[in-house]
Amino acid sequence: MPLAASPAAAAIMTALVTAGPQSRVALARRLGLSSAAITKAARPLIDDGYLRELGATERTGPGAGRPASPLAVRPEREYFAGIKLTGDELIGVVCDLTATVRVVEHRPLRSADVEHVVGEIAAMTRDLAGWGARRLGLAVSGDVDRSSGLVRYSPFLRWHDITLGKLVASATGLTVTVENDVKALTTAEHWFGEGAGADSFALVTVGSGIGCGLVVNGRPVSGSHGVAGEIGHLGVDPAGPDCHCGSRGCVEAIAGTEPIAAAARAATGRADLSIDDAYALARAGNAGVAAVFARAGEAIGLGIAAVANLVGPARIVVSGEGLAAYDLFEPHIRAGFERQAFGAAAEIPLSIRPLPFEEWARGAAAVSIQSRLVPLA
Amino acid sequence: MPLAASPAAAAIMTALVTAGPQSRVALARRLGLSSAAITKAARPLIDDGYLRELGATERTGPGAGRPASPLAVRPEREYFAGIKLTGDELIGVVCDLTATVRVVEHRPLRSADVEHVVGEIAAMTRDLAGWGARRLGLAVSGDVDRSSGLVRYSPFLRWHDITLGKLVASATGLTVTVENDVKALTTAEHWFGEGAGADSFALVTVGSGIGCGLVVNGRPVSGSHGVAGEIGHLGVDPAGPDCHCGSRGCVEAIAGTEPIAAAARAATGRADLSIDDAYALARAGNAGVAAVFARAGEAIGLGIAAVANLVGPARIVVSGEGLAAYDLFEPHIRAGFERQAFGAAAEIPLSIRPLPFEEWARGAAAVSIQSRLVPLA
DNA sequence: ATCAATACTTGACGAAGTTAATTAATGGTC
DNA sequence: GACCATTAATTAACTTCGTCAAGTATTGAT
Repeated sequence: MPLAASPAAAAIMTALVTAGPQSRVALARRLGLSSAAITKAARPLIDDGYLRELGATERTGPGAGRPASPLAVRPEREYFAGIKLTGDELIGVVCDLTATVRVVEHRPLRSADVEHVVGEIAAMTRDLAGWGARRLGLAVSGDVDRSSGLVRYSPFLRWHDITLGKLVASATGLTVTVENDVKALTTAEHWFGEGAGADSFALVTVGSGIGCGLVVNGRPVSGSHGVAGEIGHLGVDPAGPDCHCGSRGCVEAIAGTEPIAAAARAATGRADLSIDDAYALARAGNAGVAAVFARAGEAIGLGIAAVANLVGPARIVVSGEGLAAYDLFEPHIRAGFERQAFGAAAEIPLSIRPLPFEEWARGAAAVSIQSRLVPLA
Repeated sequence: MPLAASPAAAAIMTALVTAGPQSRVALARRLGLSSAAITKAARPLIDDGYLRELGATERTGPGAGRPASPLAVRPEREYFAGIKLTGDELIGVVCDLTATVRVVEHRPLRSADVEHVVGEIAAMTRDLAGWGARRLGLAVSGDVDRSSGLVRYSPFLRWHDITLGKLVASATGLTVTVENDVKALTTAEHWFGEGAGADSFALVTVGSGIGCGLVVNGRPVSGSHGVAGEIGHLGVDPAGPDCHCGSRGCVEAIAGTEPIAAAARAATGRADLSIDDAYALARAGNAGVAAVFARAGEAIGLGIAAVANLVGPARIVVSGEGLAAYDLFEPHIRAGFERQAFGAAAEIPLSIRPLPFEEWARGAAAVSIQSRLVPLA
C-alpha cells in the first residue's frame, strides 16, 4: 500500500485531490513542510502512477525563475464504488480518485431483508467490477458507526444492529466503509464540492426530514451522544404544529415533506392532495398553498441561521429531494436566514440547489476515497 | 524553555494538568505513545521541577505486578496572572500551573481610556509580582483576535482596533495573551473544570447578553467569519419581542437582563422596577413577574437545546451573572431544554450554577497556561 | 554571456518516535 | 522461602521522517 507510505504522502494526495494540481513549492507551503520533503514523498507516488507531473508551466511573475512543474493526481489510477441504500432501491456509482462519477446504476430492492440487500449489493458490485474498484462505500440513513461498519438503527430499512460492513465485505471481498448518508454527502461536498478548501462547512438536506452535516475545524462533527446536526428539531415557533419528536414548532414539523402536504390539504380542504399536487397548485398561483411553502422555507432559513450563529461555517449548501420545489422555497429560505443570521453570519455564502440523486452514492464513494487517503481520520 | 522541548513533553504536561496524576503507562495509552517515549520525555520535566513522582502506589488488581509511581504536575513550579476587564473594574488573579487561584485582586477603573486601562493593568501586575508570574492572560468581552492580541471591538470599553496585547506587553514586560472573555471561561472549564476530559463541551453564559463558548473535537470553535456561539440570537418565537439585532423573538430579547426587567415592568405597571426588584417580587410570589422568569428560562433552555441538537457536546455548563436568579431560572431552563432536545441529546448533562466572578479572571489565566503548554493551538 | 530569481533535488544530519530486551517491584503458590 | 506470573519502568539499537545547506535546473532581464 504505497499510498500511506508516509504521513507526507497522505497529505500530498489529500491536498492534490481536494485543491487541484500544485507545484511542490506550493504544496510545501500549504502543508507546512519543506520542499525537500515533498520531493521525497512524491517520488514513490509518481512511480506508482498515483501522480504525474504537468509540464504545463504557467507564467510566473516578470523576473521569473525556473518554471514549476505542478503535480497532479492521475484520477484513473484507482477506482472506488459507492452505493446509497434507500428503502426500495440501491443507487451505485463508480468514481475515480477525484470523485468524478464514471458509471451510475440503479437496482430496485424487493425487500429490506438483510440477506436480500447484501445479495443485491454484491450483485451490483459484480456489475461494476470491470472498473477494478477494491473499495466500496455504503451510505445509509440512520445511526451508523463508521469505525465498525455497524448500522445501529435505520428507519427506512427497519434495521437494528446490523453489522453491514462485515457482511458486505465477506460477500464481496472488498474493503467496505459504512457511513450515515448525510455525513457521506457532507464529506463529498467538503472534499470535492463547494466546501472544498473550507475549514468549516455545513450541508443542509431538505426532504421528508431536515438534516444537517457539519464540518468544524476541518473535522466532521459527530456529537458525543451520537446526536449532531439535528437542525430538523430546532424549535422555531412555540405556536407551531406538533412534531413527532414530542415537541412542537420544530423545523421539520413545519418544513418536512409530510407536514407541508398536510398544511396544503388543510389550506385547500382537499383531503387527497399529494405533495406533487401542492407543488403544482403553488406554482399555479394558489395563494394559500404558496403561503405554506413560504412558511416552510422561512422555517428552514431560521434553522440555517441557527447553524450560522452557532458554528459559523465558511459555506452552507442546501439540497435534498425537497428542493425539487426549489423555486418555491429559495427566496423564503434566504429571507428567514437573513433575518435571523447575526452580524457577520449573514455574509456566509448560501448555495441552494437540488443535487442529482446519484450525488448520495457519490458521497458513499467519497467516504471510501477518504478512508484510502487518510488511514485514520 | 524546557517545557516545549518535545511534542511528547507538551502532551504529557497537558494530560497531567487536565486529567490529574497518572502512571507513565496510563499516559502512554492516553496519548497513543510507547511507554519508552514517556520515560524519555518526562525525565527533563522532572529535572526541571515541572513534574514529580508520587510514590503513592495504589493497589492494582489481584495478581499485581510492580506498582506504578504516577507522575504529577508540581503546580507551584510556575505562576500565571489573569485579568478580566469590565467597563468599570479589573479583576485579577494569580494561578498556579493547575489553574488553582492563589490571589484575587479588584481594582476600579475610572475610565475606559486605553492608556489609563493599560496603566492600571500594569499597576495590578506589580501588585501581583511577588508570585513571579512571567505570563499574563487578559479577558475582554467583544471581538478579539487572540493570535495578534488585537481587540477589534469591545462594546463595554468602546474600543476599536486596540493592540492591547502589545501595549500591555511593553508596559509590563510579560508575555501577554488576549482572548474573548467567554472563550477564556470556556477554556478554563474545558481544561480545569467540569468539561475536563470532554472531547466536546459548551459553556452558556446568562447575563445582559446570552453567550456560548463551544469546544468541538477538542478544539475551540471560532467561526469562519468571526461569529460563533451566538446562542442569544437564535429565533425561538416569531411572536416574541423585537431584538436589537433587527430580528424578533431572539433568546436574548426574551432572557437578557434588560428585556426581563422591561417585561417585569410591563407586568407590574411599575416603571421604576429594577432587575433586583424583579428578583425580589418573583421570589415573594408575584405570579406575573414569576411568569417573566419562567418564559426567560424556557427560552434559554430552547437555545441550549439547539446547541445540543446541532453539535451534541458531552457536557453543558450554564452560568453567568444572570444566574444570581438561579432559583428562578433553573427549572424552566431544564424544562425548555428537555422539551426540545432531540433523542439522546436530552441525556447531555446540564450543570446550571452561578460561578464566582473571579472565575472570569481565572479563565484569562487558563488561556495563558494553555499558551504555555501548547505553543500552537 | 552573465546574473538574479525561482523550482527542484540531493545527501548528511537530527529529532522523536519505535521495538525488544532488561531491570524493578509486587502478590500468589507450592 | 524460592519461584513465578504480572505489571511498570528503563535502556539501547534502530526506523522514520523530517530539516538544512548546498547544488542543479530553467527561465527572463541586462
